[in-house]
Amino acid sequence: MEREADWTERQRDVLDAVLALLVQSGDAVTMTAVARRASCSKETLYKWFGDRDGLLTAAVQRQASRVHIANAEAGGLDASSLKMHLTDYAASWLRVISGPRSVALNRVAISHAGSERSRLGAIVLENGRFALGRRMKPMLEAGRAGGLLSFADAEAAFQTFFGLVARDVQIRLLLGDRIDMTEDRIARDAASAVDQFLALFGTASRVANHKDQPREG
Amino acid sequence: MEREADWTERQRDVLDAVLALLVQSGDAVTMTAVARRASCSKETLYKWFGDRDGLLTAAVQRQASRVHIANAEAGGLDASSLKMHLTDYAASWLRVISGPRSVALNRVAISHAGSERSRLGAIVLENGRFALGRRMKPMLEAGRAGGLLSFADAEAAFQTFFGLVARDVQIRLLLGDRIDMTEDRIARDAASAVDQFLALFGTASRVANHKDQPREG
DNA sequence: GCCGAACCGTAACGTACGGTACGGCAGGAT
DNA sequence: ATCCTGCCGTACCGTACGTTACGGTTCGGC
Repeated sequence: MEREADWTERQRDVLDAVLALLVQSGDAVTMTAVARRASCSKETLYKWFGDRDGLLTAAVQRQASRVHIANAEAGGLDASSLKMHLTDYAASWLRVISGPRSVALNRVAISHAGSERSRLGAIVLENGRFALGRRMKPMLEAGRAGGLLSFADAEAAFQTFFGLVARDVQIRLLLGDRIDMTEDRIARDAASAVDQFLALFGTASRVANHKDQPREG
Repeated sequence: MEREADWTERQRDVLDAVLALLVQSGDAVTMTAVARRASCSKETLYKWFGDRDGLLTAAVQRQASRVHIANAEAGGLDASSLKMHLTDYAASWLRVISGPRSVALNRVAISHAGSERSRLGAIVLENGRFALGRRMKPMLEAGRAGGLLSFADAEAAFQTFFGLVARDVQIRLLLGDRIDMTEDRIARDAASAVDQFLALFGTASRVANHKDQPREG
């Protein structure tokens, strides 16, 4: 197993072929199919990636390196820009988890999560849910420092945000339920999740169409 | 494939062996291993369940028939009993999704969700997430009729409840993250999820201290 | 022009597993 | 006692796939 994601152009093409097959055929991606699709020999696959697990791991890392979650500088700290940034995070995350590549990747990582040998689950988790948490926490804490948010534990607040955004969408998609996550629906879901999050953790008393919001120091 | 879950005692034992192997070995449950574990012949397996997919499907249905989510009559409609029932639902659901059988079942269903042939995903979804929704909606609507809750769409309200309860727990468990969902943590998570749900959809303005929840494991 | 390295295409090997066939045994019915 | 049914245990078959091996081709360096 080579180091990180410093693959050559050609190797990256091969990994993209793996991802394409993963989306198309699920876990039935065989070494022969990859070799044919990528127009390379199986010998090269083994030389480059060691074995099938190494190939899948590299493909997962390649996709993870491409998933770019909205990154907002904690610059503007007024209420409206905070809300905007939160909405960006929410929409970005919904776009990621509803994309066919993400669904396929999570499926293969989950199906390999049982055996101790495979690190696919940890990689997906690290570059997905935990990366999002790392990026959001500073913003949440800046919001708290600026008096816009109120919470005791940033991790817990983030988990609530996560739940409000993801709801049942990801598990339904993973289990094969057909959900059409249009860009329109993503925008609406993100907006309402942020409204609910601010209703729970915001300190300002404005709040949108949700009648009642808890206030308490 | 026989009809529903009218298996004999012996057949149910076989399905339990499948579930045990599923928990223990992930998707690596082979027909030979099932036969050995259940002390039956492969020929019998094929006669009873048709093929491997039929066996897995039957095992999933067997487990589904055992999972029973807290069922509350919409009798008492005062605020405290509504809250209690919601907490029961939340805790029950957390218990289900964090159980090793549920994790193993969801894993195999998800890993088979790619191919059009398998109905495992639909079965798990139908007996899990959708069953919970069906049981909760009448209670939510009774709460609204009684003036305790306020929402426009019961389905959307349920999805929010679902998100507040599940948060990132299920996806992390599915991806192999070690989380120790003790009965204590289940109770605390359920209580805080219900607090947040009532803060968003409740009509009474009291609301407890929802400020913090437990952190991750 | 020659050499070696890298790589392609394909054939071959070993194995694991789904599915089938068969012999044997227990027990109930006749 | 005999037969039939249902099942166990096991050997067996075909295939798919991971992995390896090998001949042929391209290409950069000398």
